Amino acid sequence: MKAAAWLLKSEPDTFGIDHLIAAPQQATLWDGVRNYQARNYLLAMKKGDRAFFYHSSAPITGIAGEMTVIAEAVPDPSQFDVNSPYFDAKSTPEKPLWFSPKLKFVKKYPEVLTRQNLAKTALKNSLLFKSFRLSVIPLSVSEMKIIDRLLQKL
DNA sequence: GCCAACGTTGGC
DNA sequence: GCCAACGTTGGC
Repeated sequence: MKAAAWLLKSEPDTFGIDHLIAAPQQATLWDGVRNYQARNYLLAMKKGDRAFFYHSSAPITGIAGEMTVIAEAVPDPSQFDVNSPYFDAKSTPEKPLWFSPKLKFVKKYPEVLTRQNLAKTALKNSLLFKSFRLSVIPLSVSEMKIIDRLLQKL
């Protein structure tokens, strides 16, 4: 399946949509992902792809806004940084294990499209709910349309 | 803070 | 290669 859009999770205490807005050029490398399935999805992201910014482990969980992919994945620098919590001794610059695309802020929604609202739709059968620990999730065209419809009602 | 889901590690 | 133990994620 070719993803119509992506959903990227982050904890707002660590890096939320407001951090992205405050970042230089309102852009960031999406670093720190240390799960192979998620890694493979990060590698599949293409320039121009749409990505929803999902807040996890927060008082209000759900989609807070959206981003666009501005650069395809490069080796995640944090895997080589011994001082980083994301350091991985098994990875080398010659054979990096982890990769990060670059994302740019597009918009923040007037309110968070909550997980409860998402759960009321056919998204209940999407990876967001079926594989809820996965932090990078591909969305099909129909899943993206459901989200767009919910956004119009915000 | 609790706990279910589930990915990873390591012994055999 | 199997599987138990363990660690992490993330909703509530």
